[in-house]
Amino acid sequence: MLTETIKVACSNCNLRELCMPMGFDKTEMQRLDEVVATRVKVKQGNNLFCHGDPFTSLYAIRTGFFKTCVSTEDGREQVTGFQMAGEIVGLDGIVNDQHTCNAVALEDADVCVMPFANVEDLSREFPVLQRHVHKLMSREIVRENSILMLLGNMRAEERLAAFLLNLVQRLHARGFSQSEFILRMSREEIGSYLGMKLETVSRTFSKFSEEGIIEVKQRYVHILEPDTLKKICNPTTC
Amino acid sequence: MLTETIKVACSNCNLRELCMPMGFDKTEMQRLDEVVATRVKVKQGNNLFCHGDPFTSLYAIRTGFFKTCVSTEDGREQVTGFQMAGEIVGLDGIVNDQHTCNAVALEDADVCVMPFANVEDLSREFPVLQRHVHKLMSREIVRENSILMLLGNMRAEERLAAFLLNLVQRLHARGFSQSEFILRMSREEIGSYLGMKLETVSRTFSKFSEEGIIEVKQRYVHILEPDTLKKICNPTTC
DNA sequence: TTTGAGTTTTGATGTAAGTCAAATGTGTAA
DNA sequence: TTACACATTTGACTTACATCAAAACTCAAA
Repeated sequence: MLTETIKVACSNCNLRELCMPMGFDKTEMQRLDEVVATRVKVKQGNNLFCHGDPFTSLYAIRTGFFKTCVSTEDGREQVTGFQMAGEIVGLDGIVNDQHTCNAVALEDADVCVMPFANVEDLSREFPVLQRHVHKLMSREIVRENSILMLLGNMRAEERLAAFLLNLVQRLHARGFSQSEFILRMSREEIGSYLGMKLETVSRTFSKFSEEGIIEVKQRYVHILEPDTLKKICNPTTC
Repeated sequence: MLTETIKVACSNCNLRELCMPMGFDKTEMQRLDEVVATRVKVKQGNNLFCHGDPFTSLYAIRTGFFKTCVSTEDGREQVTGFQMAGEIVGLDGIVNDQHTCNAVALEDADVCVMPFANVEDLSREFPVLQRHVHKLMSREIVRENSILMLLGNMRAEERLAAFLLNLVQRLHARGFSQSEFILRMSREEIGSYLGMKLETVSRTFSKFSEEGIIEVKQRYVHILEPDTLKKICNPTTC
């Protein structure tokens, strides 16, 4: 994990509106630049942090793609999320001053390190930042609620449809296509996230493909009928 | 939902150490009493808040027992948590200024209403409170991570064993027996939380009972062999 | 104390997804 | 280019849990 000096301040960063609260003037924005202490590069396959590491900072992803996962003593792994540019990881560490999950780079990544002490200090000074941090954490709680619904109540096809729609929606918000993308994770990682085996993920992809809903070739995915995917998620609504 | 004037301030409340940060002197503690605006009583079966309600406050449970649940458009319900005295509900509402789940009283309850504006104002003034709020939210994220593991990777027996151990541990922390208790929720609600059907919950209870691990009679549960339950959760560790 | 609605238990049967296994495809290092 | 490790797909078979159904239990209202 390489540390480098800051080249791009938050105030100049094109991901600003994803990571940071809006509505500051120029001088306030420059104060907020202090929240980021350093930037680090994480190579594909390496950990940004691991279960048990002391918690010091939150991390804003500038480029790259991560998974977070927890595991049991007997080695079973559960992917708890996939994070992309503009998203924040590390919130799990606050409660016990150590991380309870691993954050693994699924492609070479570039991450802004925000020492949590800085976050808290600046939050007291800027109510808008304080509110922003609270929303960030609340968003994660709500996201996990919806994954609980997925795992507790939905069938394999519904899970995968919801997953694909969520992914493409987030990519689209970052300026990418709303129909085509390259998966950054394996079938096994998707399966872990969605509570199903990799074979079932693969079969469900094939089924969607046979039905003409999507086109899949390994990790390339093209969504041909987004509305059909939405119907699969919400059987009655549509 | 009846509102009443405050009778017990946080500074005098015996749940203080569950809800509130510690280490304040008397005058600081009295300032912190301001965080609670009112108290409300919620009758069994009634909602403290519902999906879609505008978010104004967090709620600290003084007495009683709640479930929180989300639901799909086609009526499937997922219980996302059970909350007891000293625990906080409402964090889901922060991100979009409205609640995304229902909080339902499973027995008559008494709740402290903490307008979120008060929480934020006092957090800026008292770093210890600020840190406390952050930990609260982080704890919820970590809790949900462990439920994801439960739903994604564990079998019915493991889920129920983990559930019972968690429940008894929290009750014990509140001064109740570490072996006997009365369930406040139905088999169906347990099943919804654990991603299984009520019949499977009932069968698993019966199995544990036949094996002499627990004694069950309807909602009464007596844990006879806590270590066996722990083994069921962590197949290799024990 | 009877009635009836709701909850829990238990049994018989069905099925979605898991498991095991083999074939195919892909990327990389020699 | 070949060789090898790894990811993905597909098929055949198994299983844990769901579903359907009925009986037993609990509690509150009449």
